[in-house]
Amino acid sequence: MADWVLHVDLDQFIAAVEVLRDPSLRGKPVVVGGNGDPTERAVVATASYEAREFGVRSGMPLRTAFKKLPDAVFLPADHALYEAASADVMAVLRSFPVVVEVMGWDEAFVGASCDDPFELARSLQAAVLDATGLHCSVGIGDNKLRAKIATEFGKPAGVFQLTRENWVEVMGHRPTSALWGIGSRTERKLSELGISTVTDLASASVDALAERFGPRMGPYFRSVALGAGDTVVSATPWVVKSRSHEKTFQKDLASLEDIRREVVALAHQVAADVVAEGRPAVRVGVKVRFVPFFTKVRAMKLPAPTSSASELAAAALEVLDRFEHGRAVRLLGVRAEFSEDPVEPSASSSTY
DNA sequence: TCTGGGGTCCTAGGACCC
DNA sequence: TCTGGGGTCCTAGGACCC
Repeated sequence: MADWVLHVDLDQFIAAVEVLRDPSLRGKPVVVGGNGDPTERAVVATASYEAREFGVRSGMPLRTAFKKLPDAVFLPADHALYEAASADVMAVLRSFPVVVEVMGWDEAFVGASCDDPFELARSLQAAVLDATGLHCSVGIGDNKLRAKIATEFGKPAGVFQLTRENWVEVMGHRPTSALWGIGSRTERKLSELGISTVTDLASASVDALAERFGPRMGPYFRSVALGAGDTVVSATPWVVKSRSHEKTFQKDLASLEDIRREVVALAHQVAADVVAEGRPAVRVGVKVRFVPFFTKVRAMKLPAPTSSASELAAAALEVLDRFEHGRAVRLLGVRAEFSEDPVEPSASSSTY
């Protein structure tokens, strides 16, 4: 028996759930996002594989997707439906003798001791498909990082194993952005240091990386290139650290009166979440995206923790006053942060 | 037909205190 | 009059992920 980390990732989750609800959508290009109106200011949450063939990608403005694919089916995002489907999938995973760590609507780490992780992966896929009608891909790794990256090579509906044995062979020649935690910004900064591939990064000087990226991130990037990662899968529910709401306006807000009114409305939404959470907020932040498209964030520690909607709204308005106003506003956001819970030291380990 | 929404973590600098 | 460091709190900004 050996310990394995599996990463289970539902294939085109949101689009697949929409097809389950309306089987007539099967085989059609489906684009989910915003209110389902492709003329609105919103972006694609998920595109079905059929839509992706036409270049539609998540994060793309709906208007752009519509331009590429006017015949696609455009649907509004239905969070409650996706949450219910997600809960069904997680329940199936938990029915196995494994530890399940939920990472989002459509993915989870599974910790297991077994002789044949492929057999387990196939069993998980079959059980999820049987119970929910949803396909998933599974990555098998000797830690979370490798399992997570492996999943991408298993898509769609497949299984791929990535361990220290094949890490260099599979990953060494790839760009640094193929790594989990390294995005396009960091990839560009690394390339300025002459670091292009995973192998380049794995053999880079820790001191040079620390100087460029800071004492934690620099060494962290190098460890990721070596394939190092957490091996502990934990079923402990995540304790949320903040709650926020933001809204992009279909028409820019020009008057401070309108802006203040919307901030109060958002603060009330956030307050409802804070009350539901059962812990008071200790800090309030406001986000403003001005025209044409630049974003500023301001925040302040509250004089005392509170869950009161009127106090949170008053604080949000106070923070709002600290911005330089004058430009029209296309987005507003309000965030409440909870106090740091005392965290008990947890055993964790790392495998290269 | 430009560019969502909800999160987390890290970094750096200034204020403040001893 | 001029000279310290270290530690913590707070805030703004950047980056990443789903």
